[in-house]
Amino acid sequence: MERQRKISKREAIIEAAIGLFSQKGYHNTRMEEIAQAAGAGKGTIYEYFASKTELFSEILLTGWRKIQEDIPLQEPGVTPVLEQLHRLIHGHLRYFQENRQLTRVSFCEVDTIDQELMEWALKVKGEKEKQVRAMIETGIERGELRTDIDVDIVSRMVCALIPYFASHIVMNDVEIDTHHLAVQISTTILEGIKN
Amino acid sequence: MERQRKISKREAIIEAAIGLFSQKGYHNTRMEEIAQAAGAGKGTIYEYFASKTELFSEILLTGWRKIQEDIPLQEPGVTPVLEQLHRLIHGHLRYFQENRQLTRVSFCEVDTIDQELMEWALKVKGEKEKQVRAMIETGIERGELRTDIDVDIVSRMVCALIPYFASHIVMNDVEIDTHHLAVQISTTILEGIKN
Amino acid sequence: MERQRKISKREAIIEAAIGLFSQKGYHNTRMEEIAQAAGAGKGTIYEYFASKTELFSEILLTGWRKIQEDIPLQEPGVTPVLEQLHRLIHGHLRYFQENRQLTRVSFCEVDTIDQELMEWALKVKGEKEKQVRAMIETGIERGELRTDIDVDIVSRMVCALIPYFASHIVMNDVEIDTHHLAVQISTTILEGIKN
Amino acid sequence: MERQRKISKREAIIEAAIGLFSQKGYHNTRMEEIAQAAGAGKGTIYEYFASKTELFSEILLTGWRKIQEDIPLQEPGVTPVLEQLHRLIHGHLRYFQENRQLTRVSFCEVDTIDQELMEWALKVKGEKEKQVRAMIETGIERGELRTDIDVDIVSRMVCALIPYFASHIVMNDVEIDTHHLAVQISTTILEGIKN
DNA sequence: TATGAATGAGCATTCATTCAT
DNA sequence: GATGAATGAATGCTCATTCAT
Repeated sequence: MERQRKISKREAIIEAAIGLFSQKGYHNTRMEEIAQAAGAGKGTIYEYFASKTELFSEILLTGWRKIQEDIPLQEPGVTPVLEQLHRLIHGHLRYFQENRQLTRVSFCEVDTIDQELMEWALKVKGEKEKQVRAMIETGIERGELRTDIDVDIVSRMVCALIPYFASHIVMNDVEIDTHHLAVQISTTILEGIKN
Repeated sequence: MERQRKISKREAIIEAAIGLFSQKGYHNTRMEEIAQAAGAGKGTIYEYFASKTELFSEILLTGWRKIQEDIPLQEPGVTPVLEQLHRLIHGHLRYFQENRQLTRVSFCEVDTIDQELMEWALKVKGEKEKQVRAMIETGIERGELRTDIDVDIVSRMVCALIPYFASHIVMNDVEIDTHHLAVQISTTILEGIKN
Repeated sequence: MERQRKISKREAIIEAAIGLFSQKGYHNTRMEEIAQAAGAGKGTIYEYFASKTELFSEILLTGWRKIQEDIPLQEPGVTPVLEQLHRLIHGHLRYFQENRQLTRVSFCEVDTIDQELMEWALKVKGEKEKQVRAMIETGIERGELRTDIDVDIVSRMVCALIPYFASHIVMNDVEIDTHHLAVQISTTILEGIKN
Repeated sequence: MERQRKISKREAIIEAAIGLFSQKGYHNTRMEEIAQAAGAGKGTIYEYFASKTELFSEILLTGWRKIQEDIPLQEPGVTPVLEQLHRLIHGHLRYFQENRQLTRVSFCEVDTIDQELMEWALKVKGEKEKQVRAMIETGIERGELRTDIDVDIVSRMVCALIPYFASHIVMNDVEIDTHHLAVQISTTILEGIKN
């Protein structure tokens, strides 16, 4: 067997699950379908995952970890806020565009599968917001941003835009210039649109 | 029997369904529970709704119609864009806050219940975006907004913010000053945050 | 209201029930359909019939009574057996052809609706057989028929032919010359087919 | 475990279904009862049969196939018609008597379960009639039978007698000498009953 | 007498999960 | 580890029947 072909059963199952969950949703995907798509037996899934819910959670967690790895935090000391904001937005959009299926899975249903999962999702969202808030606050401290803005609201605004545009990309299955989009968004927030 | 107490069975079922769907999600709510909560028999639901899916659709459609009625379009001729933007955002946020459960139902799961429903939701979203874009374009024509902005992206930005903050309100079950929030959001977009 | 138009509700229900039972079978016909077809309310049926089963029984009983009335017994003294046999067969076939729907209802499902009904049907069948047996026996006594025949089996043979051809008529919805058919059948039994 | 005892789950389900359908009829038999009687879980039935209807169809088809195998066609060249007729009738009666339950299932309800099934039953009946007609025609050609008989009607008469007597056997649950009965029937048809 | 809104027992079917091989 | 036959709890939906009007 060649290197590339050698995928662990576990990997295969996760891949299959992402594909099917993304396409048909959690509740419309049967464990048997996942097993088939993964070229495994139905029982094999349970060798690696305790339940359907856990398989789903595992996928979300993995996805989230990959985001953390792929989008490195800026060293806040040097980079100007505009640049930081741009990188944050661009990093996320690119990641989501490159992981369409996983993104689709993550954006839907998280709330309805499991109470625990929902709380976890809220926590993740909260952390992102904290990260952005820190960025904004630094900007204010360094005099790059106005002092009269509502930090809380502005941070959330930034956080609102990323999933919305990401959702647009993956749901309508379009391919866009994420760099350009990120520039437009960050500039607009910074500069406003008033004449 | 008093006037107010006299609720049609159909109303009662819808109310019960909204409450349960909102609390436990579509898939975790059994028809029997809805019937019980509505003080009706299981079969009675099927007197009014052909299926669980249709009951869900009916709820979403009703909610959407109410939004259309509650948030009147501005007469674009007179009102300045800042004011229009504020009214749009405020109207939605207030509606969502006042219809928490319905909102919660509408924001989750729409995508996973039914293909048809999903397409309908995308259409509704598209219409909202069109409405906002028209508003922005008018602002540019009237010289209230800069001419170098990307109308498409800016409109979407506005559309992104409303559900995000609405979602925050209903998911965390907090009570906020929607007027203040709307002012902050619209001002920020208009003015930017750059010093 | 004209005479002919004035049909009692009860009649209307029975007519509707015969039509639907005949077309779709007992189990596939809903009480509501019958009510609609009869131009009555669902509850009205229960004014006249205690249950679906009883409505069905009533129909069968009525049909059976009509057969008894329509096909008068022969005065055994005079008529030759060939003639008697012919009249019996012809009478039944004509009746069944003229009451296609009722016949269709009677021939199917009687067995599966109700234990009681099934036993009743067996009794009716037994009576017919007895009647035919008496006819055959008279024929033997009068020297019209051979003495070495098995009266029991021959009677049953006659009884077998009537419903089979009747069933053919109503199931395939064809119109046939019942007189000719009856002649053929009775002659064949009498004469045999051997060269 | 002994050989004989080792019955596949599928066999067990079919056996159980035949027994129950035969006893209580299709509509009065619940899938759960079949499962219990087969010593299987409710879901197991669906491993082998897509639906209740299909389980029923499968049973009928199997029964029909077994008849075809058990009652070999005569080589028309040699055997005299009387013998052929006798063998045909006897073969069927014996088969039906030996498969009482299956016969009971086959004779009732076929018409009311399913449109498709009903058409199939009509087709099967038609084929039998064709087979008998060929037999009669051969008899005429060979000079064994009279030339003035109505082939069509005579064939149908033969076909009418088999299920009638079979039905008598299985419905009243009696044990008879099928050989004797077949002799009587075929002789009667051949010879007639006239003195 | 006539009605039809309301009911709930009853049932076919699904699918996550188990476990013997 | 890997498998898939077997399972049965869970649930959407039907429809005969009731009863207040």
